[in-house]
Amino acid sequence: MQGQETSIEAVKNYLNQKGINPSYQRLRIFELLSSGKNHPTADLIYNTLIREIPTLSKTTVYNTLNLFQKRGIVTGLTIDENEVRYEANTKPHAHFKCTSCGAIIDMPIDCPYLAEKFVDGNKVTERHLYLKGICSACMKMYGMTGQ
Amino acid sequence: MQGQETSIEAVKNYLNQKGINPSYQRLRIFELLSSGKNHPTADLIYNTLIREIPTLSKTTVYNTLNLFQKRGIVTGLTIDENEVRYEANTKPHAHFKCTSCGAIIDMPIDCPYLAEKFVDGNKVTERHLYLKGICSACMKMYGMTGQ
DNA sequence: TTCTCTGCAAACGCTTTGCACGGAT
DNA sequence: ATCCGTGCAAAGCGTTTGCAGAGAA
Repeated sequence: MQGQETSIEAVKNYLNQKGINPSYQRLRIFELLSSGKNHPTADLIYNTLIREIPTLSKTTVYNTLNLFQKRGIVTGLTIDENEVRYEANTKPHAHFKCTSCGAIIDMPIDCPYLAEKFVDGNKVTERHLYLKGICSACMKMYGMTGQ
Repeated sequence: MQGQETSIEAVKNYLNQKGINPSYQRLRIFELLSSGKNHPTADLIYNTLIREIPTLSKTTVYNTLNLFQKRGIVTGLTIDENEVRYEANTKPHAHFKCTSCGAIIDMPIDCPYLAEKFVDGNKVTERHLYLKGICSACMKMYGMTGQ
C-alpha cells in the first residue's frame, strides 16, 4: 500500500507542478495513463475506473484528457482512424500496432533523419511515427520466424 | 481537352484493372485524389464535386472511399484527430502538416531505419510518419529563417 | 460567498446503415 | 429479369456543450 500512496503523492506533485488541480478523478486518470503501457482509449479509461469510482462520468474523462493535452502532459494518438488513444508524455518513441492481436507497443526511434529540425526547408516541431505489422508474440504463436 | 480525356481513360483502365467498376462518380473521385496533392477530406471531396455532379451524395463519397481503401488504391490519413484525409497510393512518403496554414505537404522519407522489415522482433508491414511544424512558406511570411 | 470540478442530459458532427429507385447487361 | 451503383433518410457512435449541483477555499 505504501508503494501506491507514494505513487499517488508523486502524481499529485506532478499535476500541481503543471498547474493542474489534482482532484481525485484527475489523479486516477493520470495514474492510469502513466503506469500502464496500454495506451487506453477514453472509453477504456472510463470502463476501467468506473469499477472503483462508480460516480465517474465520461464527461469527466473527456474533460480531464483535454485538460491534460492542453497542459502538454498527455498525447492523443490516432494510429487507427476512429479511435483516439492516450499516453502520458515521456521520451519520443514510435508506436507499433499488431494487426493480429491489436496490441500497441512502444518502440525506440533509431533514426537521425527523425531528429532533423528542418526538412525541405520546413521547420519540424512534432514527429509521429506509427508502424503496423505482426508482433513477435503473434509470430511465435503462428510459428513464424522473427528476423 | 485531349489531355483530360486521356487522363479519364487512364483512370478508367486503372480502376478496371483493380476490379472496380469505373462508374462516373468513382472516376471523378479517384481522379480528384490522384491529380491534386491536397489530401482532401471526404467533405472536401463532396463539396468540390457537387458543383459538377449536382446529384452526388455524401453516401456515395463514403462508399467509394471505403471501396478504394478495401482495394488498396487509396489510403486514409489521420494526421489530426477527428479528420480523415485521403490520398491515392504512390510511393512511400511522410506527411508534414503546417500548424500555421494547415497545408499538408508530402515529404521524402530518407531513413534506412524505416525500411527495416523487423524492429525489435516485430514484423513491420506499414509505416506512417507524420511531421508537424511551420512550412517554409509560412516561415518566409513571418520573416523567419529556414535552415 | 465564490470559484472550480463533476456529471447528467442533450446536442453535435462525421460516418454508416437500410432501403428503394434507376441504369446497365 | 437481375445485378449493381446511387442517394435519400435515419440510425449510430464518439465527443462536446449546457447547465445545475456538490465541494473546496
